[in-house]
Amino acid sequence: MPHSDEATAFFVAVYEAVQEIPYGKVTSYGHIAHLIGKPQCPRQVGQALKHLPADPANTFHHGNVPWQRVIAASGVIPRRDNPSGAARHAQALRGEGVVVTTTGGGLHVDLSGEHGWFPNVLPSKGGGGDWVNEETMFPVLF
DNA sequence: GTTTTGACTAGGT
DNA sequence: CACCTAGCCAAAA
Repeated sequence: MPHSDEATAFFVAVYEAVQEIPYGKVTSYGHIAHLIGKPQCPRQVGQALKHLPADPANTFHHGNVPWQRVIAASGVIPRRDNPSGAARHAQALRGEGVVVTTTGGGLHVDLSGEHGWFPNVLPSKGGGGDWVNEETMFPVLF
């Protein structure tokens, strides 16, 4: 739990944005950051998800916020210091049909298939395309 | 109280 | 291609 109202608002914004990610798709921390008007705070997006409550009594919790659909812009599942957490993360994604490969102990999502980025194309690093513009869906942003 | 860390990313060397 | 830096800001130490 955040220690200020502003932080709380930020957390809520993150959770709401994450809820918009469709089943079987993934997006990046940076994308969420853009959506909530803080394009330079992808780390804080990670903070918010890290502190997402597991207790269903909360407005936002593991049950209604698909935190696992958020990964690094490179397609890598971060969790540097917590391999088991990353494994759970990967497993949850596989359950949605997302292809996750384990290369040398590092987990990363296969973005080439239909279970790639949301929106359809994301950073050049991942899909090799342009960001969607206002026509498609999200106003964007990179 | 202060300092360090971290579920990041873009841009530069 | 690998590595480094700046920016961001809440948590944890």
